[in-house]
This record gives sequence, structure tokens and C-alpha cells, in this order.
Amino acid sequence: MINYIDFWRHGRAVECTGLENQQGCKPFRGSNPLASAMSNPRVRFAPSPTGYLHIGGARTALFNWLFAKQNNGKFLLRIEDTDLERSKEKYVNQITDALKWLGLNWDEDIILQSKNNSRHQEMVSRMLKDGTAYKCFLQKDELDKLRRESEKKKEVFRVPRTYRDLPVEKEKELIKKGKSFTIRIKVPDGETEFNDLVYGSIKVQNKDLDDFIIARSDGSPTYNFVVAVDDADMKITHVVRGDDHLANTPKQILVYRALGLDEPIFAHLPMILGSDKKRLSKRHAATNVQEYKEKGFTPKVILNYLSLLGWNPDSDQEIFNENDLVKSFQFQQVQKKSAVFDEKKLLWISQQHLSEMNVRDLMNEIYVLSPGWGDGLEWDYLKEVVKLIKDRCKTIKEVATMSELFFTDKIDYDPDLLSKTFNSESIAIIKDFHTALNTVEDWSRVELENIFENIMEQHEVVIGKVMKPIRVALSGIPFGPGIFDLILLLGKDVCLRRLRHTLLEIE
RNA sequence: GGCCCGUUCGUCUAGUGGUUAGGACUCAUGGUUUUCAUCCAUGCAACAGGGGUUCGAUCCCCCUACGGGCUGCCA
Repeated sequence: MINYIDFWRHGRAVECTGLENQQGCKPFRGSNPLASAMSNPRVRFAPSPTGYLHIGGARTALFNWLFAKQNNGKFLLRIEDTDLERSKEKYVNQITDALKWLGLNWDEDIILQSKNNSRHQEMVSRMLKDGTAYKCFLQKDELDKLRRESEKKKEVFRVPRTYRDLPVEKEKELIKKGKSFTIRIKVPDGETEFNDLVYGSIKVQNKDLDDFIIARSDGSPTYNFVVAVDDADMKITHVVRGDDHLANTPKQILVYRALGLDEPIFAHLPMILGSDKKRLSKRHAATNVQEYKEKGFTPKVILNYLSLLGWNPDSDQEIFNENDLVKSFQFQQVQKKSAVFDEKKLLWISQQHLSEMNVRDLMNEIYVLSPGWGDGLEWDYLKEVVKLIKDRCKTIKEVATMSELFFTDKIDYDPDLLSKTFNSESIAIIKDFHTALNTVEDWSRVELENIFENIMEQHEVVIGKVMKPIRVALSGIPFGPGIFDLILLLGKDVCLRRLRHTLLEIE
């Protein structure tokens, strides 16, 4: 007996009896028509617009993008918006905004999956016509019951193939009676194997797969069907996605084969976990790419850190720009195990980037983060401010925040800090310093150093005792740029005013 | 339950049939620095467990445990 002939369409009809060896049923191997596509791969990122772009999605997008850039290919974006309930247009915008901000620009127009509906229907019909799929009249409650029963008996539940080879007349009869049906794929005997670029060879026995549904009773096609059709239509050569899809892949391959479509190459990426080793979810501290923007991380920093999660460059290099990444990226170096997201390391990467960033670029990043930053102040002054504090900051946000002390007229002193810093001795020092500053003629570093030395002598103290109270009085914080730089940049008037202000606060 | 995948310092990772199991982040200590940060030095810290194979296993094989994914008329 011949099972549905020509199920696999590989230029030749193959008869699978289920008894012969599996080789005959296996698809092309060495003659993979996609081999030539290596030079111009087409990859895609396919998020569902049911939420913001999270950090795991960003990494998936990044690896796709890197691979495309590296091989002179195309990086495409497909929005999987077929879940009408949960899909929202605002999320589409959030996702595209986040991708743009990261610099992961896509080629060609965005594909909305929902727009492909008629194409999906067409393909479902084709499978029905070809006999690679069938109408299944099992009702949901029947299935639920069967499932419960096998669970009770501790048996493995399998969807019964009751309607798989139903004569046409009987089918018509059932439809006439108003019985609803789903459409299931006829999973062939044998096994399905594929070679994942990250995980290597993956093999499953087809008997472990049910005749899964490709179209629901309302006619809408299901994910594992649609994704295969869309990827094929988009001529995707490499499917790069999270490893939560690893187990779905054989099903999708079955769809490709049933439809005679070219199979892509697959590469599955390990998951990103939270610090509790649980899959990164909304429950975790920050998973939204947007949040990292707000925290003051630049796109380059995010990309750099994300690339190191689950991938290693086969060298000691840890700081990368996009070009380095494009050059070094390799699926062979992608880890199989999931990785924990570590914000400490992110901060370190960020700091490394900041220290290498020139002041101008840094200022532009600050403007992206907070457009009103330094309003009304001169560019040159702002530049000096940034130059002075950038080496002490880990994020753009920190630079923006710390720079405030150069902008505001009035500093909000922390009472605890004041009481810790000031006693009768330091108050006297502040007063003396105020007097000296007031009368100084030459506003220079040398002159300031002289003043400091005089005070140290007068009060018989080390420089720390002079510097600390002055620093707190001038900046409101117990650390920061060199004291003379601070004074010189703030200017005489501001310094005098802040010294007086401090004295008022503590007295 | 079944199937698939995984398991090296707290974290990201390198590594090999014989290594003092390497690096980075974090943390601790010391040094440099007018403070802080940087920087430098030092230190703490890992092969999940059990069986094999082997002269010898972190590395190869098997089992167990643990973790994750899939198993849906979600995507």
C-alpha cells in the first residue's frame, strides 16, 4: 500500500511505504539548493507585537543582523500579528523604534503576517488537494477526554488518526451534518532530522509528533504552518531564532516538505535568563530595551553586551563596535546553554565605551537621552563639564545627572553629608577660603594652589581636610573631578555664592 | 508522562585524553591618584553526581540528578 504519493517533492516522486529504509524519504542533502544562498543570505526577525522589544528579542535581532551584514545578505522584519487579541499597533511602533534606536535597520518593507492570510489559505487548500493534509472531525471536548484518559492510564497520548483516510463521501456527509473540523497534516512515517548551526544534528521520530493542526475549525492557520509558508515566501535562507523553537522545527520542516518548499538552514540561540536563572520575563528587573535607553546605555553598549551573551569571539576581546562584531561573529561560537543577564558586566562595558567616546559624541548621546540638557548654556562650557566628569561615569545618565551641579544655581545639600563633613574646624576653613577667594586677583590654578597651601599652614592640617569640605560646599557631593578643575570651571562668583549658601545651611 | 536540548568559579566564558583548569565581570586587600573614578598588583572562587572505556578522564560512552523548551483549535 502506498501512503500519499509524492509527499516529498524533490523533483522525483518517492513512494514511502513506511516499511522501506528511510533514506528514500529523506530530502535533498548534499544537493541543497540553498548552498548557493550562503553568499547572499536572507534572514528575518519575527516578533509578535504583544509587548515591547525585550532584551532577548534584541539579541535575536542582533545575531540575525550580524549574520546578514557579514555575508552581504538581507535582514528582514516580519511582524507576527495574527493573534488579533493580543497584537497591538502601538507595540509594532515600539518594536520598530527600539530596533531603529539600536541601529538594527532592516532591509525591504516590513511584512505583516496578517496580510498573508489568503496566501496561507491557499497553501492549506493545496495540502488538502495534494493529500498531505486532511480534515479532522475530532471535537475539542473529545480530544480533551481522550487526553485525560491516557493520562489516567499513564499512557502517552497521541491524537488518533481516525479521519486521516476518510472516504470523500463520508467526509461530505459529516460536513452536511454540520460537524466542524480542523485540518491536520499527515505526518509521514520515519524520522525528521536537521542540522542546526548551533545545536548540530537534531533528530526526532515522526511517531512522536502528532498529526498537528495546520488550520483551526474557524479556518485560520496555525503558527507552525504559517511560519514555514511565510519564511519560504520571503525566501528566507537562514532561520535564526530563540531555542524555544527548537522543538517546533521538525514540524515546520514537515510543512516545507509537504508543500515542496525549499528548507532553510536553522540556527537556534540559547535563551537569556534573569539573575534567578529563570527565563527572562516581565517579572524581572528590566527586560525592555527602552528601559536600558532610559538608564543611559547607548545602543553600542547594549549591542556589545548582548553579543557576548551566548557567544564568544574566540579571543580575549570584550569591547566591540558593530564592525568588529560583524567581522567576528560565528554561529560555531554560539553557546548551547542559556546565559544569565548580568547588569554589573553591562555597566562595565558601558564604562569602557564611555572612556573611549569623544566628548562630542557623548554630548550627542546626552541630548538623545534628555533633550533639554544644559539649556541656555554655551556649548564650550558644556563641553568642559563633560570632559571633566566623563571618566567618572558609567552611563550617559550618570554624566547627565552629575553635570547638573554645573548648571543649577542652588544645590540641594544632603543634611547627613553636611553634618558629617562640617565641624568647627571645617567651617573655619570654609570661611577662610571664602575670604581668600573673594580677594584673589589672578583666577588661576597656581593661585588656587597657593590659597590651599596657606590654609593648610594656618590650620595645620593635611590637604584632605581642606579639600573635602570645600568640595562638598561647591558640589554637594563628596567625590568628583579634581578640586582645582572644579573651582576653575565653576567660576569665582558661583564658588563664592555656594560657599555662603553652605554656611547658611549649616548655621 | 513522552520527546528534544543543556550542565566548567556567584556571573559571562576559554580549554585539553596527562594543564598549577586560563581570561573577564563582581567581591576583598594593597599601591598610584588632592577626593572619587580610572589604572596597577594580589587574593577568593568552578569541571553536577555515579558508573564505565583508558596507564590516565573536566574532556569519550552510559545512567542519574537538576534546569530549560516542546507536547494547545497560543505565537
